[in-house]
Amino acid sequence: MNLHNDHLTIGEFGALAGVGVETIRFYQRKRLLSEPTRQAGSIRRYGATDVERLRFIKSAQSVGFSLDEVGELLRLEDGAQCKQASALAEAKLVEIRRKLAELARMELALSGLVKACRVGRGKVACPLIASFHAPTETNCSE
Amino acid sequence: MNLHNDHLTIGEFGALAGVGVETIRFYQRKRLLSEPTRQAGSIRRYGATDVERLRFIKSAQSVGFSLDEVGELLRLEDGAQCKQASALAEAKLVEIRRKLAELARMELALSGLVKACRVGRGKVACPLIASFHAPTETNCSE
DNA sequence: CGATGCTCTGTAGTTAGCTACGGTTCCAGC
DNA sequence: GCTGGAACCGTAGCTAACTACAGAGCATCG
Ligand SMILES: [Zn+2]
Ligand SMILES: [Zn+2]
Ligand SMILES: [Zn+2]
Ligand SMILES: [Zn+2]
Repeated sequence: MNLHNDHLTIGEFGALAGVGVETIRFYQRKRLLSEPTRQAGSIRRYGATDVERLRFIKSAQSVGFSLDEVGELLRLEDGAQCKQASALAEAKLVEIRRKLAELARMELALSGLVKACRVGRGKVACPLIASFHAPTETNCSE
Repeated sequence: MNLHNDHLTIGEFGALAGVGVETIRFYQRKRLLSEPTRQAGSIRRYGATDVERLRFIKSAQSVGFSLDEVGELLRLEDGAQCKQASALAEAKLVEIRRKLAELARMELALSGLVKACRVGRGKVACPLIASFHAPTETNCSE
């Protein structure tokens, strides 16, 4: 089998980029990857540009972009639209920071409760459970 | 209408806890809330203990527990099982911290890319797009 | 008593990102 | 040329937490 540049089967293609066959087909349905035309009752073959495109997708996805957003970024693929691209990225940053703050809030509340449990071990009630019984406190920051 | 202690309709109940009617019915199907027996071809009525239980659910949910996990916590409602409860909470903390680290990684990578865009404005290509073209760097920490 | 609006019930749809399956066609090795 | 494993194709299922809807019954106001 020739793995070295072109005419990869879908399986080889996926293996090369670390995704399953079904994922590739799913991305094709979402129009993130194109389906190469197949020659006269044959099988589709993939090449280096497909691999690069899939790597682009996975790379953008790894910094938090959704597949729909990756689609938008792919339309800016030529690199000439820095403004649009960084606008997308800045919006994503805002979203990520919001999620970070939310998780930090949870971490703070929950670690406090766990600590209370350790300290209060032996007392009648579990402070953790008790805090959920009590009128809202940990989850109300306004 | 009597909002002051008992015989609330499902709508009043939901409003009091800040959730919609459909959410209550959904929680009932998930067995997180019980359905009060209804008197002879009438409507269900809800009271203070239902409100408190729903608040428990929302409170636990707000620190990151899934509804299934909230179900487990509800089974420890009497507060006598501090050990089980805090084990659940510690596992959740680990999960939250993993998500925090992942988001922090994204934030770092993405803010770097946005900064590169600002600096490189005017150059030929968008560094953000270019980084997704390039062989994996931002998303590979091993 | 009638109109309006809430409740009840079951079922189905939503979002995101896959994942699986069943039946067919294709291809590579022996 | 045959056989076992891919690829192809359409469709359906998965998770989580709702959300929506249709068609019925019930409640409240006037
Ligand atoms: Zn840029
Ligand atoms: Zn309680
Ligand atoms: Zn405890
Ligand atoms: Zn590219």
